[in-house]
Amino acid sequence: MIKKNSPIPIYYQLGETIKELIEKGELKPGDVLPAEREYAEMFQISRMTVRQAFTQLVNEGYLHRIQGKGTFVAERKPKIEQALQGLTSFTEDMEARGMKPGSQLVSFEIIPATSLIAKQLGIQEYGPVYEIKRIRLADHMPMALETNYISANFIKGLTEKIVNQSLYSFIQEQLGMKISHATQVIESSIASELEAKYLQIQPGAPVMLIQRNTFLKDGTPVELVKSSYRADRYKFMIQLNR
Amino acid sequence: MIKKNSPIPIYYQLGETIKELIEKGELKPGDVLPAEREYAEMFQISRMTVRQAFTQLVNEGYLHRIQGKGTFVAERKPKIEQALQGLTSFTEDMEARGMKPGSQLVSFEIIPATSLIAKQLGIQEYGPVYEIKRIRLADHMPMALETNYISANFIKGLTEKIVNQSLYSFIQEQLGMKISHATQVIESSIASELEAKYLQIQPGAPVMLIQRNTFLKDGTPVELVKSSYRADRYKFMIQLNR
DNA sequence: AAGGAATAGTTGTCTATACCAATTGATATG
DNA sequence: CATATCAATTGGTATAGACAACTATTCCTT
Repeated sequence: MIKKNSPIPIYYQLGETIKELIEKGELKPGDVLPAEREYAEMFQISRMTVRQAFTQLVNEGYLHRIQGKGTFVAERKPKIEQALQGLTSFTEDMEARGMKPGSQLVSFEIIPATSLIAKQLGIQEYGPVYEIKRIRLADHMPMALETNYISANFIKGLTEKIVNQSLYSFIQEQLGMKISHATQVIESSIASELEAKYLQIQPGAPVMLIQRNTFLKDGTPVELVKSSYRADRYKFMIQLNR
Repeated sequence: MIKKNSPIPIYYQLGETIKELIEKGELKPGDVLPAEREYAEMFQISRMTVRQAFTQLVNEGYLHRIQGKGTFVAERKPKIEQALQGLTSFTEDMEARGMKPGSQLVSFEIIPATSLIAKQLGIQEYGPVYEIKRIRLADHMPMALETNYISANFIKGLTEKIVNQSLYSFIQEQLGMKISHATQVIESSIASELEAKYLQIQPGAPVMLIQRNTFLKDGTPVELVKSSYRADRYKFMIQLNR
């Protein structure tokens, strides 16, 4: 399990091992871990090395320590990861609110990028871009009208079928890209005729416009999402820790 | 400078000392710090203890290390601190947008807490609460209508004069309390008669409602702020890193 | 002049040990 | 029965030293 003659540091190996146990569910939130001294003896390594592994996981939000009692699996997932989840996936957002998410495809096209979209996606003007329009449902009622823009050269093999599943997990898992950060712009507006029709509200009723740009670690834009949420059904919530 | 027989841990003393140097500007972004072994010899402490101090500051975003080269003062302030700044102070928010912030007091009262307010401030119902209503200006034009609620037992000595300065810095600097986290709820709505009057817009025009709850480290609520922003002038922007 | 080897200085990892501080539960005591 | 004390167990702090990995410089060889 732990290789002492590996170029990978022991504390790192141990840390990853514990992370896996947590993610597999073998260690559940609130569980107490074996004591530092136990790990040290178990793997025949120094207690300080165990502490180095623990400390890193504490900093990442996986564990918390209580002097005299023990080290425990944290109740919540790491805060940064949590924040991004809420931002990236409509599905998970709705599930967190106790509602059943759904989706209804309005249109699925490849269009030439307008200058504004091209700029935001970091591609050439008139370059091919997927434009995916969907009505987002919560408990079978319209919650938002969402339009995704993704460079067709960047993400290949997108089909209507995939769109019915999670676009976000397709990007992340199938293409092996890891989204590192996102910007959101939120503004308040009133529903246009078109929005009103799709959202089943009156024209002029308040809506919340959310524009999200997501990026890879190196700053490459991944996608652009413009959404109109029904103000009577949706509140945007955010918690900033520390 | 470093007291070895203090109940305060040496690594913590050293960390705070270095933080002060950075905040005073004696150590500037990009500067290289004395080597770990130098610190160890300078204060007659173990190199591992120095490392513990450094590691903490690295995690907090004050320093970054490069193996073989040295330890450097980070270029930017810690991101978490940065994020909270933008959230907590209307003044700083407007300045960041290149606008001149202003304030116009509407009312300043001590009222008995409603059950909702009492619950959010963690006090007894009907307990005394400052209710501070202000029109927030940007470039001399109304931007938002803001109402603060603060427990009068918790924060004493609040006067109308103080309100004209920064309420946030009063709490933090004068009272020595450090705000650790905040939750925000953002929703979209349309202006009531009253809001329209204060914001100089038409009733029925879109507004953005922002409710912010701020807390100390131990979870004690500090204040509750309800704001109505003019949708034609204000967009809420947020960046999530990692 | 170019390239490589040696070297010194840096942070990174790891060990083994010691004692302190907080919590818990068992035990003795009133 | 309540309470004080003690012992065991836990994480927290600190030491001293060793070697690895990486960087930059210097100096030597070609």
